[in-house]
Amino acid sequence: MKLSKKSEYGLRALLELTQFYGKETLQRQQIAARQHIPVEFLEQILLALKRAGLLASRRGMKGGYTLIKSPDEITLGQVIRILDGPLAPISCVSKTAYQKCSDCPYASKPHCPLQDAMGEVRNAIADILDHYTLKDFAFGHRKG
Amino acid sequence: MKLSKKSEYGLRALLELTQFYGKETLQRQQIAARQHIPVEFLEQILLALKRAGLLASRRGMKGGYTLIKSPDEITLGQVIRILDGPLAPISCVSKTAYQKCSDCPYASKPHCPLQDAMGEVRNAIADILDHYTLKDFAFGHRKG
DNA sequence: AGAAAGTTGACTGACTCACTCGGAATTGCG
DNA sequence: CGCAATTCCGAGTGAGTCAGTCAACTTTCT
Repeated sequence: MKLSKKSEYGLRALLELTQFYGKETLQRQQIAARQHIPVEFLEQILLALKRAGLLASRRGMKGGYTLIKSPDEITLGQVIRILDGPLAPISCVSKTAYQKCSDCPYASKPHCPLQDAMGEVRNAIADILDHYTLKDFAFGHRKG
Repeated sequence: MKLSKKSEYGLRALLELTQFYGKETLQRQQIAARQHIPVEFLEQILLALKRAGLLASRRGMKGGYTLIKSPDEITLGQVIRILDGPLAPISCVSKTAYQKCSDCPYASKPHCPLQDAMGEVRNAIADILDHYTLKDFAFGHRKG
C-alpha cells in the first residue's frame, strides 16, 4: 500500500508548477532545488507527465516546463495513475486497468470476498484522489 | 498502492480457518489446496500469523492450524499490517509506524500538502480495513 | 558558433517479491 | 521404540522493480 518516490516527486514537482501556472516556465534545476529531488530522476518524471499531456516544455536556453492544463482540471488520481499505475490494491477490482485474477478459487463463483473488501478500499481511495485537484493540493483543500 | 501476494494468500487462508473456527484444525496442505496457494510459501505466512498471536498450531500427525481468536475480533487491517507492514501510503502519515520524512522541504513548515492528501487516504483505508472483521469477510459484510 | 536547456535510451546497484529447499523438532500410531 | 506425518526455522534464489545515473543528441537563444 505504498506510494513510490516517483509519484511523490511528481506530485511535489507539480506543486511548484501549479504555483507558477500562467506566470513562468520552470526548469528542472529550479524544481529539483526547491523540492530536493535528484535532477536526472526528476527529468524522467517530467517527461512522463509531458507524454501524458499534463505538461509542455521548451528546449534550449530559457527552456523549461509549464502546466498545460488548469490546476483544477488535474487530479492527484490522474497523476498517480500515470506514474505508478492503477490505484486498486488488486487488479481484479481496478476500474481503469481491470484484469481477471487467474488462479483465484472464486473466479468462477458469483462473488469473491477479497473483491468485496478490496473493491471498497479502491473506491475509497479513488473517491479521494480523483476529486483532489492540483489546485486543492497547492492552495489548500476545499473541505473546511 | 498494491496488496502483496503474501497478504492476499494470508487473507484467503484465514477465510478457510474462519469457516472451520471452533470445529477442526486445518493443515497447510488442505488450505493450500482449497485456495491454490504454493504450500511452502503458505507455511511462512501461517507462521507469521502465529507469531502475531492470531493462530495456534500443533505439530506431528493430526497437527495443523487453528484460529485462536474469534473471527469478529480480527480485522483485515491487523492482518495486512502483520504481513505487509503499515497501511499508510507514505510513512510520515502512518499512525502505527510513523516516521518523519527526512528530506521533505515541508518538514519544518507548519503543514505539508502531501501529508494532507495522503493522510486523508490513509484514514479512508484504515477506516474500512480496521472495521472489516474476518467474520464480515467470510460470511458477508455487515452493510446492507 | 557556442552555451544552455530539454530528449532519449541504456545502464546499474540495491532491494523486494514470491517462492523453494533442507533439515530439525514434535507428535501420533503400532 | 521406530517410523511417518506434520510443523518450525533459516537460508537461498531468480526475476523483477525502484531509484537513480550517464552519455550522447537535438533544439533554442544570444
